[in-house]
Amino acid sequence: MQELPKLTATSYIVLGLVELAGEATPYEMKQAAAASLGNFWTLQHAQFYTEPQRLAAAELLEEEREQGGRRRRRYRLTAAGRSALEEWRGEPTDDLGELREPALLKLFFGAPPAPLAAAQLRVHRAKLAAYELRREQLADTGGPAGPRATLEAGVAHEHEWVRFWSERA
Amino acid sequence: MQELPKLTATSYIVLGLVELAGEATPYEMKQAAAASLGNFWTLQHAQFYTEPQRLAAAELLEEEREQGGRRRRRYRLTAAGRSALEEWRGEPTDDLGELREPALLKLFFGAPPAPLAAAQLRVHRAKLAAYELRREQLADTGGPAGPRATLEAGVAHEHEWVRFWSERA
DNA sequence: ACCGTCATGTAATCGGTTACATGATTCT
DNA sequence: AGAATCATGTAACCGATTACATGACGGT
Repeated sequence: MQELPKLTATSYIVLGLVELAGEATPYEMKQAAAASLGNFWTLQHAQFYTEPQRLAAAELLEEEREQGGRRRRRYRLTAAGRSALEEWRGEPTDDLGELREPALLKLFFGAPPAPLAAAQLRVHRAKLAAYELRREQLADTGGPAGPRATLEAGVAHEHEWVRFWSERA
Repeated sequence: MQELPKLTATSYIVLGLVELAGEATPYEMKQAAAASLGNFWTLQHAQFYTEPQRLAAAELLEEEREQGGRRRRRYRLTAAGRSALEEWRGEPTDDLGELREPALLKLFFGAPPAPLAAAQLRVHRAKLAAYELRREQLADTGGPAGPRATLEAGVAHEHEWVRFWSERA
């Protein structure tokens, strides 16, 4: 096995997406991510090109390059890649994320609440609506449990934001 | 006025902290941040050394260096710095943050929910307790409104996490 | 055949993280 | 006086964002 250059969240996102798809090009990863993962954790599109290369160098992915045409790079999990992913997934974490809301930062430093609240209510209401629509579409049983659970988290927190900013409007 | 090298959230945090304190050394900024800002947006300590230098180069802060002893650098807002901060603060944002919870990422990719929930419940309950303690201390009227409001947001979202993970334990 | 948009990729820059290093202070 | 911890700072590395650039395809 090769050197393991510390795996980041980005690494596991790529590994996870490749596992879901069986095999994927960077562009396909980007498309897949946009759907549901993108609701709570987004990556720059360039990272779907650079990160798989790092993972391939570490032999967690294998890369196959198309001959002719676009010469796309297509990635697949190696055995080492699969077990790295499984190990990560099996190990619970007590890491806490951070809120890191730009609007909250402004509020903290004394921005007038009302105009902020107006802007934030607009976008959070829109996002909440989109989530709820999506939840209906999944109709409570569609698809794997993971994405459905994260969608629930998204709905709950958006509700919370709407409540929070409503009180300040 | 100098070139403005695009200001980031980090920049405004530094500017905001300096404004609150009147003047501050990097170390003092770090201390001040830990208190309440740190609950939803943390910086690496080295950034309190590098970021002020960038801001000083852009003439948004002025730097004064102690003679003798530790030769601390002490920063103060310039007029340009103050107005940059005020402009940022006055402009509402419709940016949305992301959840970016590591635990949510694992859940998304199919981690078994129960052990994750156990670990997350522990830490989120602890954080919630700390927030509520702090809220009592502030006793509803202490200090400026901004930090109090963000504390409310923190409490609400921690409640939400506790609920979320409780359902999966 | 042309134009616009989607698809695909690389290169340069820059902010952030990690690692290192030394000076003060306090405690025993 | 020595050890431990807190305070203070710099340097190197690396991941992430931004900018740039071109290829393919669908429609008119």
